Amino acid sequence: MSDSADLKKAGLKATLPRIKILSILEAAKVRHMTAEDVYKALLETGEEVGLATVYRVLTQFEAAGLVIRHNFEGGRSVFEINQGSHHDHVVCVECGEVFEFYDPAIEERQRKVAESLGFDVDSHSLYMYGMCLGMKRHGHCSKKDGH
Amino acid sequence: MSDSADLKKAGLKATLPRIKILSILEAAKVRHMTAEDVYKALLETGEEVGLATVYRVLTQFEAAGLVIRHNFEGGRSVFEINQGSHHDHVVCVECGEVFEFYDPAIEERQRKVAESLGFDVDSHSLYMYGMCLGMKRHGHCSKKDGH
DNA sequence: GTGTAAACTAGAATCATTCCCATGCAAAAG
DNA sequence: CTTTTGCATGGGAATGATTCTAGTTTACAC
Repeated sequence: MSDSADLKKAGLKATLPRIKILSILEAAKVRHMTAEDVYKALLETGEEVGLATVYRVLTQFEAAGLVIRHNFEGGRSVFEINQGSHHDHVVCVECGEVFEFYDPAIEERQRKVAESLGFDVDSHSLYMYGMCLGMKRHGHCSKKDGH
Repeated sequence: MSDSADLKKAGLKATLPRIKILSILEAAKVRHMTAEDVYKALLETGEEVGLATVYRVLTQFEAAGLVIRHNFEGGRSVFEINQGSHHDHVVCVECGEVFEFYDPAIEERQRKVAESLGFDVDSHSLYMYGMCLGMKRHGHCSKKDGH
């Protein structure tokens, strides 16, 4: 399978936990998952994987560029598969839904600001928090239930 | 003093811990402080304030709009006095220095994106992480020592 | 001044995450 | 295809940040 090859390409041994975690992230209906979410998904598939391993592997995946870690409000990290295309995030604080967007003008202005400061940017993140349309209109989200 | 008045205006009793914490945040040479930083600064002034109180008060200040909480990389919250003027942040991962900037074009594009999604934005944050000029040039930051 | 609700302190508890180390397993070598 | 070798894993303990709890103190209205 290709997950195994992807891991090797990233310089990581193709172990069972890593393959499983990668496939869960790829197949996830909800793209943005906490370590706990991934752990629960593993348990549901009947895998015997420790929570410590999930954290360790997600951190390795982040270092290898396979996943992106986000520090949203709330103090826990969420992860999403890195599909190569950078995008920013809009988070509904009511239902937890995460919307993605990309705005070339914003990216360009950010680049200019960093340049003017003589700053080498490794990564950047733009998050907007608020209430989504579904919550405003119907008191529940159009895509999923409130947490 | 005006700190006491500011607190009452925000609907908070003017207690000693609150007054002290507010004045520390206002007088801070380094604008962005963790709860631990604030706690240590209190101890240095000889105040007997519990760490739990610092966390509670900072959260109340955030709810009252007196301070802004940031969730930078690293998992701990940092706080800064809310001086009314929104700005975004550039964080040097080498020396910890935080630079602030404001770009009206970015703000406008964000507003448009939210509008197109029908999203009511409560707050938004834009962080860039990387290496500052001082670290690149001299191996140390121009403004302060590495952490 | 006095009463009362709100706020405080210290320490225990909780939550997310990481560490530790004996055992397991993937990839390289034979 | 077996052995070797070392990185990876699992589970529980440890850590660090933050929050809760209980009993005590304090700000402020009357």
